[in-house]
Amino acid sequence: MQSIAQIYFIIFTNIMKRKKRTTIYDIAEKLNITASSVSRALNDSSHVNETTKKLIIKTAAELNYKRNTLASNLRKGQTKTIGVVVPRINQNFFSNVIAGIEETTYQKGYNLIICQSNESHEKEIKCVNTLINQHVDCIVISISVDTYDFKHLQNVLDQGIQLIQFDRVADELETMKVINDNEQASFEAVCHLIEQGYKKIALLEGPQNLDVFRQRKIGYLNALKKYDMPIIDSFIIENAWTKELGAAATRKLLSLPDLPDAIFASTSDFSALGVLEVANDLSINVPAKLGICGYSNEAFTEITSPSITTIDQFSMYMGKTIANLYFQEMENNDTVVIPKIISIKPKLIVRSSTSRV
Amino acid sequence: MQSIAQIYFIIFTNIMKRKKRTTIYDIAEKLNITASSVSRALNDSSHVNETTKKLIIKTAAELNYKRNTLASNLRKGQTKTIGVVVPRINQNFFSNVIAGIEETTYQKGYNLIICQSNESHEKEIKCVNTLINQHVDCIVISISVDTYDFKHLQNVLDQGIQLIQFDRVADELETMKVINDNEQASFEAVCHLIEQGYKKIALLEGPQNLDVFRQRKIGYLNALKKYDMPIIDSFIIENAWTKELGAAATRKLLSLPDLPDAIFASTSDFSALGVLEVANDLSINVPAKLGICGYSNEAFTEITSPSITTIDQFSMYMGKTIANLYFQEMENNDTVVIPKIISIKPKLIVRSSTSRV
DNA sequence: TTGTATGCGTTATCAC
DNA sequence: GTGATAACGCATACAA
Repeated sequence: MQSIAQIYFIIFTNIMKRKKRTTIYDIAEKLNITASSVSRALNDSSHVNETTKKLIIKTAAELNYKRNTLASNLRKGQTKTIGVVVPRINQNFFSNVIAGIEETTYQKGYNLIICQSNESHEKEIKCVNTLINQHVDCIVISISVDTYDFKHLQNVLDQGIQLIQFDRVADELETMKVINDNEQASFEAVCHLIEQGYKKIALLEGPQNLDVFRQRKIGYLNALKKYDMPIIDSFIIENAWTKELGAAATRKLLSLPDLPDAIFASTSDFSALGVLEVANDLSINVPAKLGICGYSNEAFTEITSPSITTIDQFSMYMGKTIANLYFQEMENNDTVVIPKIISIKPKLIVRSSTSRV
Repeated sequence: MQSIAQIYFIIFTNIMKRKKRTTIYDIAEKLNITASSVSRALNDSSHVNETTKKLIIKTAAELNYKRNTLASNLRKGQTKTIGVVVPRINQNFFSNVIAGIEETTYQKGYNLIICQSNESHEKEIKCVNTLINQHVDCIVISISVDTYDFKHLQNVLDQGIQLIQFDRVADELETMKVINDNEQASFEAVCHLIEQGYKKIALLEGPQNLDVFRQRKIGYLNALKKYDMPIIDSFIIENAWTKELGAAATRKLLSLPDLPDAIFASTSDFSALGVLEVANDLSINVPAKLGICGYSNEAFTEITSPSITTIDQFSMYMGKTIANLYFQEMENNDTVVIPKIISIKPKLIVRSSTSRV
């Protein structure tokens, strides 16, 4: 990388000492009162004289006092912190979900600790353990493609920490879940293709160990069934979930003796983009000769030529829903917890790549 | 939103009790030793019998012990946590920088607390204060467009917390900085346009209170100067930093008596996209009649028609650089700190939208 | 309304 | 090598 990004250093000096922070004791000492009073005042307790309260707050500001959340949390046994584990922070869908979570939790004074599993089971376990150690009040997770057992998640529950799964979830775990109705969305997408007159619809499917991709396949199959269309095995391509794999799959499909006239890239819009690029390369008219439908409503689907039909997952909204689910759960907080599943119905966005009629 | 995303609930019940977590005392009690020995063993101290150490670690696992990081950090006065404040988590550039930071810090066993300022000065202050309260070891920040004073950042330094600014930085603060050489990149972009034969180059500029945008403007002006080209005021459009504003600016420019033949959207690729869409709408040939150059190398710039010339900022790499800067700083950790500035040179990526020759 | 005393869970510093 | 003890900074039950 050094060679790509040229780096140069400008060095100047500055003296900085590790200051000892002011504590409530410092404030107490200065005002000749006890730390408990200071603590009470700073927590806006009603059991403290209004005048001294104001004085305390004033002095705290003067001394540049900052509460030590560590100590406070340790004492209270609650951190007001939510841990989030996603496969990749910088994937549009996930960063939007995070933004949604952040927006809601921020208003309630909660913090977020964010980890990425990099689609690795091992790292996911480490992330989860770190969050447990950090005493987060809740862990929000979308499991990695590589995750095949869920001991680490069971562990979260065992520790008495709230657990919310979203998007990619482990069905067998009885936790709160916020998911997309992938099956229905997929079903509608394929129905749309059929209604546009496409007769031979291929499917690019994702890793089938993830339920989201299994559901999308089911939706596809159901749609074919509804319209009495045959299931052609050679039209179903496995693990085509990147742009490159989508492109490769497309070349394969277009070299079949019996060509498909539409491709549903159920894995992602990136995959759909791969399809489109191959089609454009081969001068295959989209949507006339080939219909293309993606998944996720990535920003770019709107601006390709032709624009790509896709499915919006309301990612931001999903994040807000997750946060609200947690807070709602907290409100009726007994020793008994009632897990809930919220399914958000994605929306088919019809664009040029499938508009023949 | 409720009407957009259809929601339904599936409810089932489950009993979950707030478990008391096992502590080192529980382990000590079980093994008839003291907590100090347990602590030592768990921290892999050499001053503990190898046999009992193994036994302790084994029982810890059996009892499903998880270290309470809060207590540990409180005692140690160090959290191994880095706070990150960005204007928007779900903006490509920032989420990539975060991913880069995460990758490096993770390897060192550090955690990240991520906040977004939503481009608001007020929220930025709150974020920074929260991070101070959390006793993070370092704060990494890219300031919001709305931030006009830097007391909150000075405060960070006053608390003895490391501060690293990146991308959008407050120059006057003597902190570590990781920045892009915006001026140079901008200069090269405009030189490229000129070398492609464009004679009348307009500039879409960003909010001038942010140094990044000021520098990009300077680069633009320097390039014109180098080639003895006149500076035409009406060719410089303020605050055109979204797709919509870029489009509006373009319509304005294209209605001038004297038209520009190239537009440098120095603010962002989104702005450049706005330009392109207007050009396409008006059937203006790009690059023949109008050259377009954006900034940031967003993924979509590659797939528009024509593809958009832009500038890559090495965002991931920037994140890694930030993290490394911190660790390097920590290594020669005296009471004296030597702030450093690292400038990463962005790279011009020439694509179809400016390739006339 | 205020002060006293204690504990949250861990680690560091002493002794032994 | 191990144990006792204090301390990190704060919040709260209880006493006054």
